[in-house]
Amino acid sequence: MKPIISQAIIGRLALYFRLFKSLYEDGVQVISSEDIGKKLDITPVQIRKDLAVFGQFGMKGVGYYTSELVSQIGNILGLNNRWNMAIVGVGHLGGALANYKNFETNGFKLTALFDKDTRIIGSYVHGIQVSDVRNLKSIMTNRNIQIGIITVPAPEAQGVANLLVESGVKGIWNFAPTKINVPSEIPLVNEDLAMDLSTLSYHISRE
Amino acid sequence: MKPIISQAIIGRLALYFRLFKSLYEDGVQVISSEDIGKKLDITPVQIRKDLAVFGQFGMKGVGYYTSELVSQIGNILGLNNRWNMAIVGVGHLGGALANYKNFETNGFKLTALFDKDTRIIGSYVHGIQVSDVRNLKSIMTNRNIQIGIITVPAPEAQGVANLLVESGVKGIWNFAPTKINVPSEIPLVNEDLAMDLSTLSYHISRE
DNA sequence: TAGATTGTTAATCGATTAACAATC
DNA sequence: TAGATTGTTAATCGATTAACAATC
Repeated sequence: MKPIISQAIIGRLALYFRLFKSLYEDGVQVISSEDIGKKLDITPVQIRKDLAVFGQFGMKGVGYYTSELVSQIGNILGLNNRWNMAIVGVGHLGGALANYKNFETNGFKLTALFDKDTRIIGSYVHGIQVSDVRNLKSIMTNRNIQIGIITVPAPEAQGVANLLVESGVKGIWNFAPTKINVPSEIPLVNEDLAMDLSTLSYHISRE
Repeated sequence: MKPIISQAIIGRLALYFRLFKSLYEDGVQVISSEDIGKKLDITPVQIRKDLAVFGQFGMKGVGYYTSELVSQIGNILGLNNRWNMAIVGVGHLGGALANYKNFETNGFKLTALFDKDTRIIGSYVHGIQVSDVRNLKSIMTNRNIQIGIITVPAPEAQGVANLLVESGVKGIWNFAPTKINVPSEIPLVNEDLAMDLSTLSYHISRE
């Protein structure tokens, strides 16, 4: 019996993990669902239910041990692995992500950068040399890269996705503002900044 | 009777709008919910239901006129307004967003940049001079800025949010990986890249 | 033991889907 | 008119919340 875990739960699990890790690092050893809820604006029942999906991590009458949570939830989210990532499209956004320190702290290691612009190829960003996208497949394999990040313009996104899939990528993080199709066994997470900004615009207009 | 529109509907509405706009610009005059669905991977019923929440935009037996949709949905989302935006925190991510062209095409105009680092203050990014965050309130008012974008490190995010609220900001787009509290009448959209990357990690680990 | 807090079963709520009448 | 497609009411599905037993 393998229950299908909703996207909503997984998103919250990532929030829990970040909190647990910071609590653990601050020396907090135990925390109740009540207190987690206060910090994250999530109801305690929701938190207990979410955590109970994956096991019995708590102690009745006591709460949750942060050390236990960090290791267990970290395992569930795969954050105790080390993932190698490549960014395809070293424009402003790609370049920014390349320099974004936060990823490294969670086991995500940027290992390659690709572009098709000969003016960019060969230059260094965040200590990594930009490669020609035509060499993507061999480099992805050689460097054992599991995650591909798409930061090319929308019209080129599907082509890049196809290339990544051919290279055996394990997962894709897409920043291009367009729908891309990949085989169902390849996880795909879309980061649609324009869409999110539009929802903000909607709410402001309603005030 | 003012129905509460779910976040899910608004997000899809933004996706519809982007499609309708591009169809309209390509000279497509009419489209059915069936065809919209194929392009966006959303069921036709869902699309009709979403659109019907805001009015009767379609023609039975015919479909939807793209020109009608662009103007109507654009109005609903507030994308026919012009919004002035400010970025607080001109690090890698803030700098990248400052250079991100996509926003400008939808009426979002970057009008100010703020930082607290004296080495950055005074420099130009995307043609805009970086101001001292201490002058935030007066500049926000003078330049009539409605949207504040937070791209400072997590520990500073709440302070920046408070500053923005005091300055009379109409909406906040938060990229700091932390929960921030603002008065309920100020719309807040969170962009949590680390969380989304964790969900990708989860799915890859499961394969 | 009494108090606190988890984990789970049942109830509710909200969102999606199915069915179909309306009508271009 | 017949075919196509919308808009809406009813049914289903899934996620959240409430209630409470279990137990540290």
